[in-house]
Amino acid sequence: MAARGSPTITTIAEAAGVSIASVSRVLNGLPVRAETERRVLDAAGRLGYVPNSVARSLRSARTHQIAFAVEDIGNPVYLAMLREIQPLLKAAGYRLVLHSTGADTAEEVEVLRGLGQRYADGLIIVPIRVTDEHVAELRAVEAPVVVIGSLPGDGLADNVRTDSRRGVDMALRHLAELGRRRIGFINGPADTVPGGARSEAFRAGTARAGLTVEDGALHEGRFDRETGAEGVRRMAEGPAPMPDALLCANDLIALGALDALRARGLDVPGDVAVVGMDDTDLAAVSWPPLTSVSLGSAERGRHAARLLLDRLDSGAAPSAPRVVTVEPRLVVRASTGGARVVDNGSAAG
Amino acid sequence: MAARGSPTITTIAEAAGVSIASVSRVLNGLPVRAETERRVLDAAGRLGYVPNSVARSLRSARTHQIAFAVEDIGNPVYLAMLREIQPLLKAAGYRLVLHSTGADTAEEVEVLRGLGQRYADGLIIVPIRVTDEHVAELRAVEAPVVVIGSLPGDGLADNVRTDSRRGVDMALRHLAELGRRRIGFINGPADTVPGGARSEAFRAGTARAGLTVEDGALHEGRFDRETGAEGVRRMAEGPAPMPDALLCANDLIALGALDALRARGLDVPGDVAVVGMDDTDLAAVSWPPLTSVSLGSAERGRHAARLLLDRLDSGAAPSAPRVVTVEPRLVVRASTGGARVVDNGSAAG
DNA sequence: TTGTAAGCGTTATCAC
DNA sequence: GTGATAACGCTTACAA
Repeated sequence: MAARGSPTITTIAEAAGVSIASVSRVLNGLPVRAETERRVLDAAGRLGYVPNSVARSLRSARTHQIAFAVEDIGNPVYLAMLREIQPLLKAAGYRLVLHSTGADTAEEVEVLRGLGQRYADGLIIVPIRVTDEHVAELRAVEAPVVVIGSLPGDGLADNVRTDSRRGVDMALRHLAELGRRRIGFINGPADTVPGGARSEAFRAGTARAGLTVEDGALHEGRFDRETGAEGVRRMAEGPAPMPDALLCANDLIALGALDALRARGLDVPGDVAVVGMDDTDLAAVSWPPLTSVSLGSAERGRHAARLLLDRLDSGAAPSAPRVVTVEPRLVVRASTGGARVVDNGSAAG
Repeated sequence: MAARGSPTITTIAEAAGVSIASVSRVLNGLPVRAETERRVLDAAGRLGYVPNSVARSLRSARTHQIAFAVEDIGNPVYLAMLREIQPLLKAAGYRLVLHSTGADTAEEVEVLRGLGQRYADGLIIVPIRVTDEHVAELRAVEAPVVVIGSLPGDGLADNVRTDSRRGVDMALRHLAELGRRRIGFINGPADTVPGGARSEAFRAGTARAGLTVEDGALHEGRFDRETGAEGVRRMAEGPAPMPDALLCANDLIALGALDALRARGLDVPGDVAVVGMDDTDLAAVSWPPLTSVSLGSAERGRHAARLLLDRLDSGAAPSAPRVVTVEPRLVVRASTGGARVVDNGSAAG
């Protein structure tokens, strides 16, 4: 009869009539006598031995797990990152531990702190806000961390960012070229990292391009569809004339705006041109297909995974934190009536 | 100066001038003298002690991790499940380890086998196929497993399923009621669990409803958009008349079909009514909005998480495997021109 | 080549 | 109430 519970190297050793050290050697491909190897493999096979990864981890101080933390895995942007990250980690022999923290900043900090429990060898995190607490934890944490999104100051951690200001500029330039002059902006929370950057870029970019922004043409909410619909309602019902173009801080907001515009009988892009951001899968599916500023989510995910794996492999050589920047691209679709498919910003002014 | 590496209970014990047993007691809320508690907490706080979860796991044989395995986390159906499962696990104190196995059946079996390494306390898996190997592993595995999707025979594992045959029937009945008679069907791989069930249900359902299925009105591919577009192309270019209604085995296929129909100048639902399956977020976003058979993905995820947590909590009382069945619902949108929003099948025949 | 034994960081069982 | 100590399953000196 098999012993209670799963077999361990001790069980195998007894069954094979050798010591646990020999079992371990065979299992790890170290040199042993052929006869020993045969007996161990035989016993292991017969008893269905599987090494215990927890014990291995305790010994080696390596869990072969990497954590990935985002605000909401339902958001297509984060999903796009995950889809790139997951296969890269798997190929490198790591499992992926997924954290979906929710809007609460404290939970993000908690994830950072939780790394101290050593359940993972490293972390890729996309913080929605970066508070002093984030910074403090980032300094304290021992395991390698890659942050996706802008980080204050340098040298805090490996960092993958995108130039969302430039992305906003590309969108505004595109709209201006189409002859649009009265631009509206629907944003997510301005006190978040992406919300703040987009808000600031919108202000600067419209001024620079000589575009008009009416008082009522700014709306701030969350990064979801309801906010897009609500923003359009407010603008349509306000005293100012309806904008002839709408920049939305992400694709979800833009989809909500499209719905609300359709509900009011406004034509897109005839009456109002609409631009989203992130260029998620939804942009191609929506009607009309959505012009969107790609911030390279997939690419950022890929870079993040590479940076982290690199650090884990390179024998903890503690080199200086690295920063990778991904260029935004404008993907033009029917919601602005444009014909070009891609503007990578390299065309002459 | 702090010692090298993170502090352990040994470090704390030395700093506090007590034994490691006392440190452990304080940390676990066991009765100790007030003075001892103070000294330990003080030292722990000062040195930034964080318990090592790996060591804890080795001792307790509990990892507080649960694995979730699907074919492709990019598929909105699996994402919908994940979005329900993740918060439930988190609330119960478990981390989520995500596996995206890809189309390869062997990888699914590998995940099952990998559980033997004890890196997780349980597993929720959505197999795309169920081979003899799956069955064998399911029998052998010691940790609790919940399978989402139909399972051959009973008692193999806790199981959450849906009656996709009934779902197909509801869609066919809907189309028949709308006066459609020539029905086309675009399926994913028929040798998969969902593909097989849908194929069989389509055959039976059309016969029962007296609907016509032309030879060229069946297309089999993958569960993706390209397959939907390809299916429409084939049907349009074949000798048989174009179907006046199309059942697609999932929403992605349906979206591809919509694209291809539009490209050929065919009106939906005027010329061809289209029904998808899974009722993912995409169905509401597409144009026209897509009528779809909801198979309760979110609900299935929730049930699966509950079943598993239940088993983990109930002190390993090895009760008989349980089966939960989720009822399909037809969600009618513009792609079939219908007006009803939901048909839960309870209406009189 | 092989076995003995120490140690990874905990928890829990003993005596005291 | 507290401290020494064994044990969880594994890898790896060190001896033989």
